[in-house]
Amino acid sequence: MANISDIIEQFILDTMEDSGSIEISRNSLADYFNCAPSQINYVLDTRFTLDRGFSKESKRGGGGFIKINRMKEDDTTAMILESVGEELSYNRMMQILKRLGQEKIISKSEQNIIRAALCDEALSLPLLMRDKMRANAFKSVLIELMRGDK
Amino acid sequence: MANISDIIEQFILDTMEDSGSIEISRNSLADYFNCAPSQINYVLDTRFTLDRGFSKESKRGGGGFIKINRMKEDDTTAMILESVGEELSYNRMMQILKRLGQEKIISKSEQNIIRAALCDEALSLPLLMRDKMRANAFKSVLIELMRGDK
DNA sequence: TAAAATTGAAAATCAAAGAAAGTCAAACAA
DNA sequence: TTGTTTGACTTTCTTTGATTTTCAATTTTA
Repeated sequence: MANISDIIEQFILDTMEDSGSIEISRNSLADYFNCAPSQINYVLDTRFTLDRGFSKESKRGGGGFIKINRMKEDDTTAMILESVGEELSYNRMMQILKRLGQEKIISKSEQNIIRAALCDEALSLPLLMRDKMRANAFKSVLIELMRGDK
Repeated sequence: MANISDIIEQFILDTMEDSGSIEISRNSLADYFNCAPSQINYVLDTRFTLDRGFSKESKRGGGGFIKINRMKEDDTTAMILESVGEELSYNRMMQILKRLGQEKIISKSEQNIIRAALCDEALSLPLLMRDKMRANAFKSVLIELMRGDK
């Protein structure tokens, strides 16, 4: 447990604890821990994944950054995320959306937008890939909906 | 947000907020922000684009100027739908989302949801396919928006 | 005096340099 | 073997500066 990756992971978790999101500079962080910048990517790729309830944004170039968002850590959200799994059919997605609507987590128009973005026609792919893609994208949406900072 | 380009962008947006347009002297502005004049062009070219709903005029020589206009939003959504081609990069999508937000066609949280659904992380595909897929899905969202606020 | 050339004041362009994050594969460790 | 660390290389975004183009005002010239 004494490897750098775990330490960096913990550091990030600690830092974002209350705010639910964090914006870092990859290079500074690498500097701080005296490691290769790509080490940060490794940590992000292996620990801060959609499956674990994290989403990321980043920008390169001058003024660049990496931003990590975390889902709220309550059981319901975790369960919903977990229930999505590796593949997600259109119908299952609609069920989940309905439930999110009932629980007032999303509005009607937000439901419609998500449906429009991730319906079968929108994701023009062979079926098996499509459900995988939808699972992934939907997780990203879930994390956005249940961001720790709201 | 520590880079000059973003700061200049915000300055211009603030200044033109009420009137919907602004006339500046490129050199004075560059002076004010202590940057190269061409930096102003960079900001204009990357931020005050057609996608974001701005048009520009300018004149060189003595008494020269640059004028930026926020375009009148008249069936914006339909126009954007036309302009999205076969491929749509993440960045261009963000430009469009920003504009849809500015014109109050979608809320901030709707912007975030769409971004989450169609960001690079969500659409885990090879780059070319990804932009194709995004174009498709985004158009589906635009159509939904047109239906929604008719 | 009217057209033509000159000058100086802008803005536009373009390419190079700089800044930051991403990728990938090889080496290393458990 | 699996997971971690490192570094070389790539891509993206920003900043800077040299050069070019355009315009208005002024000065020459016919």
